[in-house]
This record gives sequence, C-alpha cells and structure tokens, in this order.
Amino acid sequence: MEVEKTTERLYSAQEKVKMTKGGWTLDEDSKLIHYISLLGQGRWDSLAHFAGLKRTGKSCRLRWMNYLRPNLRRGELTPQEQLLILLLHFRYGNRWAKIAEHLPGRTDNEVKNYWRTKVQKHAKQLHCDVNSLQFRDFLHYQWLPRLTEQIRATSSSQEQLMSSSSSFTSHNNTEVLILENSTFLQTGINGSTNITCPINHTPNVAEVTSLIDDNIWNLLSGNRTSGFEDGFSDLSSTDMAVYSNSQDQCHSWASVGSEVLLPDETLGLNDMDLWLFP
DNA sequence: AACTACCTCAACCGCGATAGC
DNA sequence: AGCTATCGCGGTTGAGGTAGT
Repeated sequence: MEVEKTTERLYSAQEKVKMTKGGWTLDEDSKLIHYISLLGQGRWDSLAHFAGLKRTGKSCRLRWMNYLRPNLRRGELTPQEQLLILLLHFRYGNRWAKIAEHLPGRTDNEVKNYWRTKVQKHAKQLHCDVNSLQFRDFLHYQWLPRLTEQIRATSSSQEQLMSSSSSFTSHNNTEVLILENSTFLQTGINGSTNITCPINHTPNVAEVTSLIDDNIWNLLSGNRTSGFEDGFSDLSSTDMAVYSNSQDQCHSWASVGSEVLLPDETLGLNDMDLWLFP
C-alpha cells in the first residue's frame, strides 16, 4: 500500500512489478553506500531511484540501518548485553527499538530476534508464558545468575590485564554493577556526546566486576529497594566515571556511601540501571 | 549420503506517527 | 484542517545453515 503509494511518482507500474525482493547483492550494497555518502540518509525512495536500485525506499532504509551503517556490532550478544535485554524488557516490554538504544551497535532487529529465538524458546520449553511468574523465577534463579557469573569471569580476567596497565583506579573496595556499560559510554557526562570507545571493547568500568543480588529480583518484581531512591542527589557528575575520548580510559570514579544511585540526567539511564554495591 | 527437523537472522509487511504542504 | 509522503516500529516470514537420524 504505502510502497505502491510512495513509489508511484518515481516508478511506472511495470517498474514496480520488477522491484527486487530478498537478499541484497554486493553490487546493490555498494550502490546504496555510495549514494548515501553522496546524498545522506533519508528520502529513501528518491535515494533508491537515483542509485538505480530496483528496491523500495523502505528496503533500502532497512538494509542500511540493520546491516550497512557504520559501527554496527555483529556476532553473538555478550552476556552483558543479554542481561541488559532481559532487564530492559521488564521495563519496556516489546519496545525493541527502545531496548536497542541501550545497546550501541545493536539493532532492534537483533534484540527482537534474541528475545524470540532464545528467551521465548526457553519459556516454551518450560511450558509457560514468557511473562509468567514461573518464568520470572527461572530468570531470577537460573538465567540471570548464569549470565552474571559469565560476566564476572570475563571481568576478572580483564581486570588482571587492566591492573598491569594501571589505567584504572578502584575505589574503596566497592564493586560496581553496570548493566549497560555501552550506554554509559555513549551517553557520557557533562554533555559530551563524542565519546567513541571502540564498539567491540568492553568498557573499563564494566570490567570491574558484576554482582547480582536480590536487588535484581526487586527490579524484576517491579519493586524498588527503598534506599535506592535516596542519596543520589549527593552525587555530582564529577563523581561519575569520566571517560576520555582519546584514551579510552576511565579516569576516575567515586563511590558515595554504601549504596548509591547514579543520576539519570548524567548518565542517560534510569536508576535501575546502575548500582554500587558495598 | 540423504533426508528431515530445527534454528537463526535478514528481510518483508502492515500500521501508526510525524512532517510538510 | 486535511491530505499526502515518509519514517520508524513491531510482528512475521522464509531462505539458508546446521544438527540429528
């Protein structure tokens, strides 16, 4: 409908019938990349036309967004990313694009596919609904601990590397749980938006360690630990981890008290995303 | 080796939201 | 205000790959 409508001016009826569908060829990809570099993104129907592609604008946009655009991360989702998807799904539901915003380099399609092929599959095997209490139990007692154990294992091995490079300073023996390290990086602080940590590199703060405890369950249950809402006004942005665009390092971070929230406006995250544990 | 079942993920479709005239 | 074009999202499909028999 929409396709017929929007391509009406650019293509004749005969041409419309000849619109290509299915997988993209290398030639089509290179044409699309070339014309996007010339004309920029947007106006996808026109772009497809000028590029001489027998594709709908919609198809071009999808190919670019999900496959061709720069800084896309490919390959299996890391345990951190998986954990984050599970947690964010409790907050956002099936709003895949919203969830994907917290996973730089990942597309909504990838998040959606992960949910359908992995999470829903598990629920199905357990003969329960993915939103049921039974499945939440499964997440809490089996899936999430398994993921966090993987994260912890990765973190400890990476920590050893970090300690030799002395680019990171730990404070007060406090452990950090960062459920979305990449968002942290992208968002930055003090209004910085040009932080460009390599997309395939796990950020240092996230490398510290990960813990999971009953607070996760509170989150899954929709509850908040009362103390969580207190105290974070004590924190200024300078208390936060500061990333250097050039050095890809965490220069400093500080803990305030035993249980602290990092402010949304600083990190671009909601309070459920970050905790410090004593 | 051949067949089947299952899995993954890129791509498509429909629809609602938004922009621009 | 109403219409049209475009964009973006979520649901779904199906081709290709892989594991099991």
